[in-house]
Amino acid sequence: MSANNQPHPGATPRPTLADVAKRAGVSGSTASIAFSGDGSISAKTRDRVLAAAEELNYAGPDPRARSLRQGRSGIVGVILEDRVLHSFRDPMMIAALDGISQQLGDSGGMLLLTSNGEGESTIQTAVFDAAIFMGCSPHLARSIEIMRQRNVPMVAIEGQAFAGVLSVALDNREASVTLAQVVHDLGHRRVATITLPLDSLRERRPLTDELVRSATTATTLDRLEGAREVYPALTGVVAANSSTDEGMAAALVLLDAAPELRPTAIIAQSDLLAVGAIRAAESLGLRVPGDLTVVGFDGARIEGMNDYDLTTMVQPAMEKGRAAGFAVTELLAGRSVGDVSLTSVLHIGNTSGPVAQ
Amino acid sequence: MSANNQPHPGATPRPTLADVAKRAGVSGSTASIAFSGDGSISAKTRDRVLAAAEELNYAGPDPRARSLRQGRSGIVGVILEDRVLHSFRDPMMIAALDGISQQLGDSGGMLLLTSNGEGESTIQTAVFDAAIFMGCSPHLARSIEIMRQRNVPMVAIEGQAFAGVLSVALDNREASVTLAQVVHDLGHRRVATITLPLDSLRERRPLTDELVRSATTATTLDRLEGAREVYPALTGVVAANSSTDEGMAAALVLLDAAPELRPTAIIAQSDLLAVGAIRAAESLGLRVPGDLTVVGFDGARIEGMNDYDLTTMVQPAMEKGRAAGFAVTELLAGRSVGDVSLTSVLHIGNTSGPVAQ
DNA sequence: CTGTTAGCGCTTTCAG
DNA sequence: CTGAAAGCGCTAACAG
Repeated sequence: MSANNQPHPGATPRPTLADVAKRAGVSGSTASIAFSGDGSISAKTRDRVLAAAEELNYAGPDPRARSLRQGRSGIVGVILEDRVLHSFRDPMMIAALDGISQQLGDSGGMLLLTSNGEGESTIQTAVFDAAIFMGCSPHLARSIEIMRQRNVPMVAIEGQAFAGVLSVALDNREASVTLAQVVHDLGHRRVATITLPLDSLRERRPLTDELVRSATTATTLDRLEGAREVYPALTGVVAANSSTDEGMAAALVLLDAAPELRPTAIIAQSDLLAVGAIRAAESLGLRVPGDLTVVGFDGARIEGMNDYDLTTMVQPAMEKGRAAGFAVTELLAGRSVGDVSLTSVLHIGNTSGPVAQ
Repeated sequence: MSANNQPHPGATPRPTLADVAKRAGVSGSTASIAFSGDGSISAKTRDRVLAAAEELNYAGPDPRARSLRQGRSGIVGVILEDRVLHSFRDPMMIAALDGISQQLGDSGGMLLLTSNGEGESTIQTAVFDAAIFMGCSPHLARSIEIMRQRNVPMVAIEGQAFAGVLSVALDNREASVTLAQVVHDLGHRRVATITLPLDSLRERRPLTDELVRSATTATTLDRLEGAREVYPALTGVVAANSSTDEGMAAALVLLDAAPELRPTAIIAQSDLLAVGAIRAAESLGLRVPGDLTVVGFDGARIEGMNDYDLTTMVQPAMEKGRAAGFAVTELLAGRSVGDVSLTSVLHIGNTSGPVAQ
């Protein structure tokens, strides 16, 4: 017999449904129905069962046993590729998580799992019925393979396309073309970009072709490719993360040049980075948009922008989460769902203007 | 026999460990050891088992079955009293969540559960081994009772004291006394406060004794009581949530008075609220701290404060999470842990100054 | 409306 | 080092 089947050592043995049934003088199945409510039962019998439960201090059916028996746990795994803190500092990520949680409602919880992309991860041993990847990279191929074998429905938000993983995508490429075109139409020709990280290394570096070739983050690449459709030779700096501090540091590098060589516009891949770039410009005595045009991406409403209204592409971040949550629910119900593609909207603010003569 | 024990309808039947064992020509227990690694097994046998698994496309032991058998799932439930979005917008909450996740490491995931405080919640049916409450109110009494019956270790971060729930507390009261004393020492006598919500209603209202009596949020009360130790008659506005928008709206109400009646200082219960109050002052043409002293609470580093450096109590937010994560780990290991009490540190910035003559 | 029966898939003694 | 047996606690047929 098992010596210790308690959640932690030192616990006293808990009564089981069978104990309750015995005490109430009914069968196990009847007792089960008294708790679950599906199946018919007379009010009197149910009350008797519940009373017996009360007397024994029975806490209700054990979720673990129930989940084995039913084959479902009600848990949706949400796989983040980064430390929780970084993910949580990204407003788009938060909005998406909220969207997921709205859609799942009270019918289940979100199990947050992080993946460092290395070795055996909890992803392979954790209890959940479906998975949502947020910005997943090729590192996860092994985990995805395992979930596929387990028939766990998977949805990826803005990730690499994987076979068998439903995709909730954003028009990163097209939106970036639109935005770059706006900059181009304003006459800017010396333009630089600040991109999101290209891989899991997370350090600030000049943007090189080599880095691009070894990149693992789809969103970054898509946005870059879009901008390069308008500015084929576009170069700049890869940020270590999406924050104003990084944006500022990166922009300081880009703006450290003689006026006639300095970029007249910066295309930042996120609004946080863009705000940092504006700060950098201010600190150098440059005016936005007079001396420097700055555009972002996301449509995050950032505190403390004062009179700046960022020119950016507004992405439906919460909608991404809702779509993923909905898809997962449908897949779990055995219904089929198609890939989702979401569209960003151009917002012209006051941080972009014609190139100075 | 059970008709459908798949995570979702339409799934094909998965091989089980027993199938793998049979194919490898070993017993179930041996196959189990091949995967779990505990127990001794010859390399040759293990390879044979793994090969058989490969051939059958076996994904590894089913987490649900394993969790029933072992009595543990590796999941820690994190119970938020609010919508995920609201929780995630609170920088202190995010820091605490990150602290938890750091401490848990890869050994398990965080299952985020929200409670509206009503009826049967997922909390009672979800699979997890231990629970961490973040800012829990009396609403959760029933769920707590059930977890107690299940012998689920519980830790509350800044919540009401519940029997059997380990407490990770902050010195909200004492810290508030300190801060109020600073304001008092600067000579301020007409002082108002902007508090965090007092209950789950979440609407902006004047602070009344009646509201205080029916309050359910411990943190808010503690901070208020601390301030009232210095300003016994302190009154003001209850914010609907902790955000700069709310802080601004609340402050506009407080500052809408003739100069000789208007408060000369505002004690905000969070930094976000304080920043909002500063914005309100600016919008009314009042200078901070010349015309109005504003103090906050938290030590959140808020973007866009420009030259303001908020006078506040800096709380160890990430540490709260780490302490809770550590406690939970210890409790699950059967070791005993005591309550934790954390201390905030006064930070004098430039938003507080002597009362105008 | 209630009881009987048969496992869910796994791990863990305990013998060999 | 390996195998046999015994459940973890519950729920879903199915029969009465």
